[in-house]
Amino acid sequence: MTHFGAVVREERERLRRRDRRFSLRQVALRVGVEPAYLSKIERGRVPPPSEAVTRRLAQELGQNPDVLLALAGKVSGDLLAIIRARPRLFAELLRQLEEAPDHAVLRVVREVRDGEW
Amino acid sequence: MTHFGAVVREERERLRRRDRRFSLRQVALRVGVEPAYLSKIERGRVPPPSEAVTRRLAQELGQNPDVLLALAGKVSGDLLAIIRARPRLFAELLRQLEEAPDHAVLRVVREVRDGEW
DNA sequence: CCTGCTGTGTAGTATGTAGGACACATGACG
DNA sequence: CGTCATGTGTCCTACATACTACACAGCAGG
Repeated sequence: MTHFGAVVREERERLRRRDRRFSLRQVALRVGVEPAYLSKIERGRVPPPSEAVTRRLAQELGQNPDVLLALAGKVSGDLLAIIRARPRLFAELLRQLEEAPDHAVLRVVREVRDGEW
Repeated sequence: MTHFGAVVREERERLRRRDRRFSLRQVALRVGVEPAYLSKIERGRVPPPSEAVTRRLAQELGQNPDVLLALAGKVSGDLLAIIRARPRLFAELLRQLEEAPDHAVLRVVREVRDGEW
């Protein structure tokens, strides 16, 4: 299990090879945290940051926010709100889909998107 | 918006009319918290309790845990784990279903349950 | 009446969350 | 070769979370 910080570091250093502006300090500045803090995050010396910081980090590094949040052990706040609005419904749905293969879930997504209701 | 504590109190007092063992103190004892704490919870003087306590409360009061957790502003940990396992997939699904009517979602649940994959 | 249960007020605690401030050694490079 | 940017170590803080402990007034029944 490769952890949150490792992914951030890896991705940041990958970008840095192409662009000097992806030093730890400069990314930290743009993301709005102290360099020392980002350093600790990347080396896993502190738990992953808040959802807000994680989102800005994902944006900065061109990563999918939901994926990065998942690595941070979190779930996007807007998804939580969707579930809380109809807890029984979505609880059953998710538990039902837990072991379904990706393609089956994707088919459901497409069906719904194509307005079959 | 009727809050968490109000629902708990209402439900507990409803049960108590039939059964003396549903006094605040006795429920608190069975749930494993201090009576003073449950009292404050029911009157909304403190934020809703942890997921664990909420679950035991739901069990004790014959309520749906997911619903009570939603009232507590939380989402069941097992659902979070399901999402974190495949964040992109379930993020898209949930956002897609946000505005779908209940019956449409239920149809999806049934389809999957009946093993159409 | 007095024993015992009822709910509640006040105070305090432990742990987690989410970082900031500052100093420092190292290496790049102009 | 001196300056500047780089990453990192240490210390500290503010706030939220999730409760416990203890005391106390009210009333209910035997």
